[in-house]
Amino acid sequence: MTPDRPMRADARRNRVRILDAAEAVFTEKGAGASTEEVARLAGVGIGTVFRHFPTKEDLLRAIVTASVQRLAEQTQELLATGDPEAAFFTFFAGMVEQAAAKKTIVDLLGDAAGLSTDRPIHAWRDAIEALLVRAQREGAVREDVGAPEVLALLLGVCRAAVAAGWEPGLQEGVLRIVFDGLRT
Amino acid sequence: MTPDRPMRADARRNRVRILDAAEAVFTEKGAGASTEEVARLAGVGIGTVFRHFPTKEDLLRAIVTASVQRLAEQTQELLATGDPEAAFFTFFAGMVEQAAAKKTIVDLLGDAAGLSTDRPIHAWRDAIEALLVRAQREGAVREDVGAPEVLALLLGVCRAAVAAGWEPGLQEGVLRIVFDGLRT
Amino acid sequence: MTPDRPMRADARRNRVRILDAAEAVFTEKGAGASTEEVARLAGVGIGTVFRHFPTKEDLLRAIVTASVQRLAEQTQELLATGDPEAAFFTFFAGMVEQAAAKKTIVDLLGDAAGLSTDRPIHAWRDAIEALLVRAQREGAVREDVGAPEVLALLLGVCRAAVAAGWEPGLQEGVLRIVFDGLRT
Amino acid sequence: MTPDRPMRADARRNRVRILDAAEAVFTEKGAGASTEEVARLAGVGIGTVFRHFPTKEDLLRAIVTASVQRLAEQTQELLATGDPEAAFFTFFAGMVEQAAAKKTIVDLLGDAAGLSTDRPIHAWRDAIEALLVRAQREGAVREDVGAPEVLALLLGVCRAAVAAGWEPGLQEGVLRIVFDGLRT
DNA sequence: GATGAATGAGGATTCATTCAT
DNA sequence: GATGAATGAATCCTCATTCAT
Repeated sequence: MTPDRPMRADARRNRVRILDAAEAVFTEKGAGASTEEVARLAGVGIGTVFRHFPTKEDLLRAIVTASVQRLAEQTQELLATGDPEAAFFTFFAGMVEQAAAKKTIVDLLGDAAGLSTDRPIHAWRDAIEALLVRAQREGAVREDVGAPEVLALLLGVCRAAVAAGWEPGLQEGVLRIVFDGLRT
Repeated sequence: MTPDRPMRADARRNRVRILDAAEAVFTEKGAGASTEEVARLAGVGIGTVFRHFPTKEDLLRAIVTASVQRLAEQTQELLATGDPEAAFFTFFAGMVEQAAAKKTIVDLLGDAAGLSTDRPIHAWRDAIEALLVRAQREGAVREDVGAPEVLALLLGVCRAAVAAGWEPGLQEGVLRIVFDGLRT
Repeated sequence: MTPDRPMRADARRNRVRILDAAEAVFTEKGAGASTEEVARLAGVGIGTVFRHFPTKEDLLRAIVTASVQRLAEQTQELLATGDPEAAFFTFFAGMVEQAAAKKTIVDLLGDAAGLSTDRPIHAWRDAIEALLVRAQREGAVREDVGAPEVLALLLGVCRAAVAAGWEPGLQEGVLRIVFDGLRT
Repeated sequence: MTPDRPMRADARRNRVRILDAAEAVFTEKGAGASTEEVARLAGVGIGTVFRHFPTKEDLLRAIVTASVQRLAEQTQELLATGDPEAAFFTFFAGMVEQAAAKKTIVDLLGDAAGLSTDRPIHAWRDAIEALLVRAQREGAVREDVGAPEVLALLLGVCRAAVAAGWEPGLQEGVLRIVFDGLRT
């Protein structure tokens, strides 16, 4: 038995290609899209997809995890920024901005974000919390708000943005309300 | 030639049973649940379901429409209420309260609400707008907010509530923020 | 038990309407068309159709029989004609002419004509035979040809005409060949 | 990316088995027979049938194409024969001979032959035309006949043969007539 | 490890036929 | 007799998953 040999180079390459393809396919056609189509776009056999992700659900989870990882990184970068207030609100608006393009991710994220103890989700929530606390210390956000509220509000607005294909101006209007509610 | 006779008693009974079953099934298992299961729960043959709703999509649309109709009625009742401010915010909170139980409805609603020109959706939007205007006249809601913003916010928060199975207290926290944002 | 009471007036009227509708529907859409559509076109309930024709197959048989009856009558009329040669070849060409419009009938006829001992089929075959014999006596058709050959040839050419949607001139060309083959 | 590798051995084997089964089933029970029965007879899963022929119509088309291909080959072989007259009439009689066994093929052929620009149909028509021209040059077939007339006549007689389950001697009688019509 | 052929359960939909109204 | 609602077997087709090559 060869325990945990590091993945072969081509295998690692395939894994990435599959993940990219899956994100593209599921993002465009929803979670109902077929695994076969992912394989086709990735340029691998269907068998290879299932070797890497034994279940469709695993694959779905994996792209969410990857997405969250990127989100966590972006969010952490904002922490290095000088202006805590701008950082916090920019983060929120930026997320909503991206949301429209990523229906499926947002949907799945909603399912996962509440409970999941996955590593990347945690990292992301921590980053959000840090952003929030910093802004609160500055007096830019009211004190009686916690990370869960922010996350809930964020996902809510993202989902709404995703669903409706908002007419111009609507997004700004909604954010104005939410931001005023968040301010002191 | 048979002139538009009113629907036979048993047919009307079945129609209702199917609608009820469909709401139960799709609400619990999502829109992907099988039509056959709806038939089983309704206690009718699969053919009967398709006689009443020639397409699964028709069935889905029908339960959304029915839901919206109920919502519109509830909302209109609030218009008869004395206190415009309470009416508006009660409405909003009440919707979110109910949302958690109705995942699928909220999802489908999101798809429909933006564009649809269906009668019941319209009625509902009108009622919401009336509620809003009344509250604004009272000075309870800021002037630069329109029905679209309210609807978007409402659906967003509902969807978030639906997805996460919110821990206790979270819902209140989120609503406090949104409501403060909406106030003058 | 009331044996064979004559059919009620409305029942007889319905029977005819159903038969007409069935011919129209099956002729246009093929034998695969649904019985329900026949009922709709006839302006009666589906139950009424099945009361008159307990099986779809019965209905199909009935319209074939009716068609053949009309054919037999037409053919017999030609027998009253003065010119035996013209009568025979006119009959043949006329059948082929009509064929294109009646795909389904021709198809079903083909299945039935060979074996069936149904009354109307018999009548029709007898008329054809009479037409043939008369033409032979005149010396217009060769002697070594019998009714079965004529019928087979007739149905064959009809079916070919039905299937192909013949380009202009083709029908004449084919008939010229067949007729020359039939002549002395 | 997988470059057009030749079909795997087992896949090719199955494809043939499916085609054979389909020809058997559809020939016996008509085009309305179920795809599932084809799968059963072929000894493969229903999924395999649909993998090879994504649509029932594709499967039907495939067996027609295969049939026509065989016909084209047979017809071309006759072209290598010494005696043009015998070749032409043998071809015609042979086709009719085979027809009886292949109801469905002949039916579908009729639908296709007129218009289709499929490769194999074309090849077949060319071969027929060559046969015809050769026989005409010889003086064995009248000059005012073209390939379309021959094809129409051929399919017509085949269809008639198919439908009726001809009694002995009838086929010869019909062919005698047609052949005399075709001769100079 | 990679491949893609095979599998078969599952799902939407149709339609002949029955039977309560 | 007429009606049309109910029925459910049958059909086509999809897709996650397995496994021989």
